[in-house]
Amino acid sequence: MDWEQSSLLKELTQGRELSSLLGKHLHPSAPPQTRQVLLHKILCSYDKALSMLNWSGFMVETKPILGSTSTAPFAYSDASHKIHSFKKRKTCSERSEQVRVCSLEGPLEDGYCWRKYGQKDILGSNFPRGYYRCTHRYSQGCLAAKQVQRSDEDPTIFEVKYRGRHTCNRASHSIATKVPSTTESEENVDHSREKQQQQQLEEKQKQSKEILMSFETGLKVKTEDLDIRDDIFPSFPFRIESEEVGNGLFVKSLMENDISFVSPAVSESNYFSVSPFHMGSFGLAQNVQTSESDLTEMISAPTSVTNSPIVDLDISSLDKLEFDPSFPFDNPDFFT
DNA sequence: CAGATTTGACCACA
DNA sequence: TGTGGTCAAATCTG
Repeated sequence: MDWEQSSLLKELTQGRELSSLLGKHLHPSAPPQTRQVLLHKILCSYDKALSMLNWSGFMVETKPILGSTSTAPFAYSDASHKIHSFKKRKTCSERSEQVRVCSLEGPLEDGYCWRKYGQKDILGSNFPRGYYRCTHRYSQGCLAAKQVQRSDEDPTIFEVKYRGRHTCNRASHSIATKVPSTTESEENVDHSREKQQQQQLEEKQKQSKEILMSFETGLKVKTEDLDIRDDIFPSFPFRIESEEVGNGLFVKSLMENDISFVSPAVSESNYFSVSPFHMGSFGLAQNVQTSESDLTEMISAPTSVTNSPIVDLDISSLDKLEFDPSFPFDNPDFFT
């Protein structure tokens, strides 16, 4: 099991356990703070898990460019190549991926750290093309790179061409998330600190909500070919499929099940999460168009990659609570 | 001050 | 020779 998969499993398991704990705390005599903490932690866990599933930031569609002749492939395939073949352009066609991402805020973060190494005015294009490579190209030998160019037709659309696999450990460049201790005893919990965390939590939830609102109004996704390859999301173990619902619209199947969608925000240092009860309107707000009837995948950034506004809480005080496997997860009122 | 970005130059390919 | 991809010094930024 790779790193992402184990992390995903961990978050989902934790979310389920916490949900069960919350179920126990729904009793009127239970302290409301505990319920809030539990609820938040549940949401955090699912946000993290889903963010691992939704990697690319916004709902982006990829367009495989196999043997493309419209754009030159990247110049070299590894760091040592330049020693022997400086600035050489490869002639053989290599697979690349193209996504068209629409954002009013500029190119989107996709969960990886990119470093811009060049920009070029392209003949016939109104906007220059930016060249990015993985920040960890030399530190970890990650060969992933991408080209970003604003669309002439619709300047709000960024055409992103990916190339190469990410071999870097994305967790290595994230701010370390505090792993809640599960062995700390309840007696050691500082209640004033708990209260402070509660305030911080509320503030950050509010911020996330505000970001979400702006996101919902500003996002538009244009879809072409719907086929994401492992080149872009090499270790993503699942495939989330969409289905056509008419008018050329694709709607993510999992939306029907109140699956939340986690997306990196427009800045590098933040992303926000969409809670399950936001998902319905969020999904419907998507202007998802497609010219092909292929399957859609939606990937977003893993939680551990970016500086999440989600607060990591200490659940040590919850350890003694029982786990109730029969807790009604599917109750919509549960999250409200 | 380290890391990221900008930008002109260099290079290979068509 | 024009174009696109990359390098690397200069500059910017936190």
